[in-house]
Amino acid sequence: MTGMSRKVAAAKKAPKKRTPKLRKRARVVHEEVYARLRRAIIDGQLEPGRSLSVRTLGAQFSVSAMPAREAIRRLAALGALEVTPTRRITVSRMSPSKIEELTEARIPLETRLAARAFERTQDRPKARAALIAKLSKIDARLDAAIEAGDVAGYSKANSEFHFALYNAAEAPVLLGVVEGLWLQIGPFMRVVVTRLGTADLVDQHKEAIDALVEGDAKKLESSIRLDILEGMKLISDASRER
Amino acid sequence: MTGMSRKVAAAKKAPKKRTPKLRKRARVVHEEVYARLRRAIIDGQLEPGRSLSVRTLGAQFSVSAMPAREAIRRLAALGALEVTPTRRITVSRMSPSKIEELTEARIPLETRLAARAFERTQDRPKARAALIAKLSKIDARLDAAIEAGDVAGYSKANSEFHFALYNAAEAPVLLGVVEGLWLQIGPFMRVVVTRLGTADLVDQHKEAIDALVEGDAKKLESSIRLDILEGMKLISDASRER
DNA sequence: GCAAGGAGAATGTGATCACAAATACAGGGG
DNA sequence: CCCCTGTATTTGTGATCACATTCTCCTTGC
Repeated sequence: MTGMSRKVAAAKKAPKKRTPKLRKRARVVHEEVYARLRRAIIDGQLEPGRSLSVRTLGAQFSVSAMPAREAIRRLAALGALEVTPTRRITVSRMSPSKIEELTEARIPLETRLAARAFERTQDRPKARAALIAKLSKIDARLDAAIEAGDVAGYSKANSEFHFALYNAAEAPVLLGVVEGLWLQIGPFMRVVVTRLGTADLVDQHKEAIDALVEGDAKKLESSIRLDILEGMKLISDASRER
Repeated sequence: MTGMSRKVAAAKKAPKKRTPKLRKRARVVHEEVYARLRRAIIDGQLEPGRSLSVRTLGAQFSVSAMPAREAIRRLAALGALEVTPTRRITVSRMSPSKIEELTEARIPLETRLAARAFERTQDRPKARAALIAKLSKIDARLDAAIEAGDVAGYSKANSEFHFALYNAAEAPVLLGVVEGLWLQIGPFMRVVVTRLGTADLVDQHKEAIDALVEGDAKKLESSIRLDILEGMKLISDASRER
């Protein structure tokens, strides 16, 4: 990223076109930083325990420490980042009990989101078909990543698959809670996949797609449940044998 | 609050007693602001839709805008505060769909916390007794608040009851998620109770205490489930008949 | 060799300023 | 009475500085 400075942009001194219809929303720097950092965490690009600093993070985005502070504060509030007793900021570490709790939270919440996505598209064949198409497309990328041993690609496609499904649930509150859970899990998926490679990964998503095609709500829920259980078990095993 | 300024405190120029054992953790101003604002929201002291500003909030705590910014950012990340498209900050408003989603999230999460609290104290009679005693004490305050028509006292005792139980679950991750949900609900409990008064409130907590005394895990879970359902129904009714 | 200590760098935090955008409010025209 | 308009105020945001604390290393003493 090169130069997000407001002053520089303002210095162009354009005739100030109003474009009152086109203005979606002025992009705010600290949201940009937040979005990128968040994506990096969910995709597992930051290893657990790594330390961050507001100045360093800001420098990476060519901005001052302020936007970095706000982004870090938000992620810390969501449990993705941890503040040590001495106020240093690190990517959260995992523990067996945390794995257990996250699993207990994910199962009811994510199966519910899956069920809602099912219900929402039940009497709308076009929406259902569009969802299936989108999921299939992502699943293809997921297979390709497993085949190629592409760790980063796998993590990314995996999260995209789940959230493509959950987005169809049209439940922003539930979605927000689940995103918070994924923010806490992200760094460990990376550790797991990096350690095990993609060879041993089983693709649980085909059954979910089948369930949508067949119109089988129970099958959809159980496939999601199984996917969560297996994924969390991988994390548990990987952190146990450390 | 009078004067949390660091400079003022530092200007005293005390001989800097180390007290290396006693130093728990230096209280940080923005955490103090966060804790108070959060408490105010959970207890329902802020009505939905009310707008906040960093400068005003800071002034209320006799600090600069910075700690207020950070506290607001944290609460906004948790969904307790809302950022309008024009970046103004307000206490989140409720909607029927939000009520539905929050109920769907609360039921599995909070019954799970209750079940864990039960399990954790199952083979520890002293801990079980201590929990029962604490809950009974809070419940007495809750009854008194209902009797006296004390709206604020009711809200406070109600949240204290639930979290006293959930704290016994020793599940910090689940607890954090549930606290996030309560932060989104708080402002509406206040609206409900203010509108209906405390007369119509039914105390569902006695059955939960009984279940703990009797060692009946199923009864405990179902009493919590019922309490959530009734509470959320109140919110739903109150916001419908607006 | 290794623990203790101290100098220097790095870090979180709070305060303050500048700026653009949004809001509130006044007055005037229909 | 309502709507518009221009002005003044408020507000979020980003940058920068100061300060105390913490961290990092490297030296020193035993």
